[in-house]
Amino acid sequence: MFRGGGKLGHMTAGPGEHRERRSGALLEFLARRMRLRSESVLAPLGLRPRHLVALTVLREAGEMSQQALAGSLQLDGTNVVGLLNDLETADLVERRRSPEDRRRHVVSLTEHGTKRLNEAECALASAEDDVLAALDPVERDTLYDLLRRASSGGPATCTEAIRDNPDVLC
Amino acid sequence: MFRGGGKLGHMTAGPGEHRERRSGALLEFLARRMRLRSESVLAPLGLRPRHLVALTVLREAGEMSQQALAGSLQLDGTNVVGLLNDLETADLVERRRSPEDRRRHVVSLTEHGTKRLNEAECALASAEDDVLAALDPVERDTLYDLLRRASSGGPATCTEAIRDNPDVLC
DNA sequence: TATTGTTATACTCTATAACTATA
DNA sequence: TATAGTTATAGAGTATAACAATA
Repeated sequence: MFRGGGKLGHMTAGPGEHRERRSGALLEFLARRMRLRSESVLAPLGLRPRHLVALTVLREAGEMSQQALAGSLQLDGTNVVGLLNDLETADLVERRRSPEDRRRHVVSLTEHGTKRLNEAECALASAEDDVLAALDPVERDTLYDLLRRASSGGPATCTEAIRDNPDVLC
Repeated sequence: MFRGGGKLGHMTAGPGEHRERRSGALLEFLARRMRLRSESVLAPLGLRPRHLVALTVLREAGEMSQQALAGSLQLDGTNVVGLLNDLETADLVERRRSPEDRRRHVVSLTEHGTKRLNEAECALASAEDDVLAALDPVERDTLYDLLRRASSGGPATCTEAIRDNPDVLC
């Protein structure tokens, strides 16, 4: 599938051929493949792909409130509850009341969670090798860096912007 | 979120810091953001993100059977039926019986579908700008190329491999 | 008998609404 | 009154099973 476009040269579109270079569909396409592959690999560890996403966010961004986590994951707060219940039961994550505002729960990775996340990532190597088979190691590294940088900033700001000004198209 | 790792330099992991560079979680993370942004933009066009993925696959790989499409999308064949019903009703896609094997439906993009796909991709520009805000144009182009190349090959071969040899871990 | 596509149905994921406690 | 988190519940997404047509 998706033939053509070999190597990284930027294809010059033909005269009438209005070549769009939108990554959206490709992103979803690959993410789905990755998720399906990951599920079977992660199952023995008692984890699901979404757990790994949450753990990854917590490792990268550090501890945060459930609401902030929901914002980052672009997930409804109600679903975060169940997600964290799973992770807390497995002692991968810790919820503690914020001293400043006792309504809040501050969520953080436990030491065990950090270790487990690393193990899971190792286990996922084969799934990733499979999905990214067409890329060589250097390209995979480049992809990782791009994805990581694109993940910076996050929609937290965007979510806040909407709350302050609902007219904003976000 | 996801601080650090500025620019494309390959971070050298610290001594005890076993830095994994797995793209799986990031891929899902960004794909979800992209999907949520895309939904609102696509709604006026009567399309959903998954429709765009299917149309994109059909454009890149050309016409194929429903089964092949299901394999490429890593979607159950039953769901492809509904997906194609939507697209066919909107005259974006065409189903015709294969002359060689009358059990098969050959699915292909209509001219209208090709045009509509291009329009949709234009409409998605703002959503993509939003999600990939942290990347400059050159980096976005690189990302597009990497995603596109990674999408090559596809799991069609993999699916066939399973059918021929169920023991294969795919 | 096996395969392509379809329909009917059950299961999982995700979001909306009502509730508790803090502020 | 408003906000953080929780619970209960309904809607959408996805897969499994039985069926029709063709090979």
